[in-house]
Amino acid sequence: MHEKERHRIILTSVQDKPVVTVQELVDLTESSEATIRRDIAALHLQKRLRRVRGGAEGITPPQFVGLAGRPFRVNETINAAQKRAIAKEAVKLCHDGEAIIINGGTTTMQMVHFLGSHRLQVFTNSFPIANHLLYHSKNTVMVSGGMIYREQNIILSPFENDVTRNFYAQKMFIGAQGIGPLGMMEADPLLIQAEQKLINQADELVVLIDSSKFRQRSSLILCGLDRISTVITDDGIKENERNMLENAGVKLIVAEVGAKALHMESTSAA
Amino acid sequence: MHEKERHRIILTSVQDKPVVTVQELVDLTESSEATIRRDIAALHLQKRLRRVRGGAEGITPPQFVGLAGRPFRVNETINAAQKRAIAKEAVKLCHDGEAIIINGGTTTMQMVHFLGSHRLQVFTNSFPIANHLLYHSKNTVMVSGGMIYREQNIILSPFENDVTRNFYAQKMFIGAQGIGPLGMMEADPLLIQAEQKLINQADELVVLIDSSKFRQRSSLILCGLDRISTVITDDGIKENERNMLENAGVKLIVAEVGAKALHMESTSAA
DNA sequence: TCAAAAACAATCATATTCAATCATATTGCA
DNA sequence: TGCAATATGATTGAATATGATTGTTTTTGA
Repeated sequence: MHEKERHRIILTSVQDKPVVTVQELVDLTESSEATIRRDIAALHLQKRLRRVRGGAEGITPPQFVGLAGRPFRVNETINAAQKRAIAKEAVKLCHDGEAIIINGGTTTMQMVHFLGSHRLQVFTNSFPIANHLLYHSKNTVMVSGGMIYREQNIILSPFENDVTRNFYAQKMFIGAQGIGPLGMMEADPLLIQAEQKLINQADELVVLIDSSKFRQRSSLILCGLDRISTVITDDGIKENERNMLENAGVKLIVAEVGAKALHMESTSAA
Repeated sequence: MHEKERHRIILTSVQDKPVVTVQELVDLTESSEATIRRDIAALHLQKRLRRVRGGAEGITPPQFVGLAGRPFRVNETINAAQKRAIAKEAVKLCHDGEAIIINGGTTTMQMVHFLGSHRLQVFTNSFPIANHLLYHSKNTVMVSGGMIYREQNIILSPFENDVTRNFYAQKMFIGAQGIGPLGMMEADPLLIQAEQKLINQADELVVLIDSSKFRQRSSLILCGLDRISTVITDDGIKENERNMLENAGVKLIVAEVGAKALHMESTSAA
C-alpha cells in the first residue's frame, strides 16, 4: 500500500472516531506498527491530526462539548444585551395557557430565560430551546420531528407530513438575518426551509430582530412585510426604518436596553 | 480502552449527571479503580471537571447551565451494572453506517455511553438519548415529533402521520417491563403507544432486559415472542427462562456482569 | 465516641507503547 | 541491469500506563 493511501485511511479514521489506535490502523492498512507510527508522526507535524499515546485523534475537536456548540454560542454573545431585551418584550406578549411557536435562532433562544415561570404550550423546531424549557420550566414542550442539524441546532424533516401540520398557534416568534422593504431575509437555505414549514401554522408572526439587522441584506427572502404582525427591536432603530414598518402596517415594539446593559456598554467603551 | 476514550466517557458522564462515582466509571470503562482515579486527577488538573470524594462532578458552566445541562435524572442506581453490561452488548451489534432505532428507557439509555465513538444513524423517541448523542457523539440523530412527556422522557405524537413512518432501520433496541411466554410486557400505556409506533419500522427487534424482569408480569402486552429477534439479558437468567426463549426461536445474548460485581453479589449473599 | 466500611494514596509488578537501530524491500534513474 | 535513495519491517531496550496490593485517611452509622 502506498504512503498516500495510508494517510488517507488514517485521516478518514480520525474523522470518524474520536481516537484511533495504532493497532487498528495496522489492521486497516496491513502495514507494520513502525510504518503507522511514522505516518502518524508525519501527519502530526503537518498538523493534520494530533498524535496521542496509543494512536491519534482528530484535530477538529479541541474539546468535544460543542459539535453544535461553537457557531451557536459565539453568535450568542453578539448583541447579547439587545437580544435579551428584545426577547423579554416578546415573552410579555404571551399569556399562560396560550400556544406559541418559537422558531430556532439566537434571539428567540433568549426567550427561554423569561419563560421559566410561564405555563404555555410551546412548539419549537430548536433542540436547545426544547431542552432548556423541558428542564427549566413547567411549560408543555412540543418538538417537530426529523433530523437534528448540528450547526443550526434545528430539527428538520424533508417530509411534508410531519407533526408540524398538526400544531397551530396564535403567535409565532422568529428571528431573521435581515429585514427591509422586501420583507424578512435569511442567509441559510436550511433555515428557510424550516421556517417556511412553520410560518403558516400561526396567525400572527412576531419578528425579533436587533436594530443592526435593518441595515443588513441577504439573498433569500422568507416572506413579505405584509405577513408580519409585529416587529420587536431595540432602541437603535432609525426613523426611516420606523416609517418603513409603519407604512407596511406592522406593529412595532421597541425594547429599551436596560440601564445595566447601557452602563456596561459605556464602561467597556471607556 | 485507551486514555482518550476513557476521558471522553468520564467527561460526558459528568455532564449527564451532577456527580458520577468512581465505581460507575470503572464499570463503564472496564478499567481499574486506580486508573479512573488517575484520570479524574488529570482531568481535574486540566480543570475539565472537579474532583470530589467518591468520584467527580461537572464544572458548572458559568451561565449556560441547562443548554446541555443536566438532562436526565434517570433512576440509574437500580441494577445499574446489569443495565450497562446489557447495553454494551447491544452496541456491539451495531456497525458504523447502519441505521438503528432506540426506544426510550433506562436500559436503552445506557447505550449512549458506548455509542460515543460510532457513526450511526440513530432514530429515537427519547429526548435525553437524542440530547446525549447530539452533544457527545458524531452519530446522525433523528427524533420523532410531538409532545415531550416529562415523566417518561419520551416524545410522543397522537397523530399517525408523523415522521416516524419515514424512517426504517434494520434493528430496533427496546427495553420492557417484563417478558414471559406471552411476549413483552409494558406497564405504562403511554409507553405502549410510543413503542407500537416504532416496532413496525425495523426488521429485527432487539430486547434489552435484565434477568429480574423474567419474573415480572404486567398488564399490557406489547408483542409476542415471535416478533422478537434477539434478547440481551444478564447472567442471572434461569434455565427455564432460557428454554422459553429458545423454544420461541429467539436468539439470546447473555451479558457477563463484571467480576467485581459478581464478587459483591456473592459476598452480600453470604 | 467508636468500629466498620468506604475511599484514597503509595508502591510495585506487569503490560503496553514508543524510539532507535539495523536489515530488507521497493523505487527511481542512469 | 546496477546503483543509490527511500520506504518498510523487525528487534530491542527505554519510557509510560495500568492493575493489584497494602496501609492510611475519611466517612458512616450505631
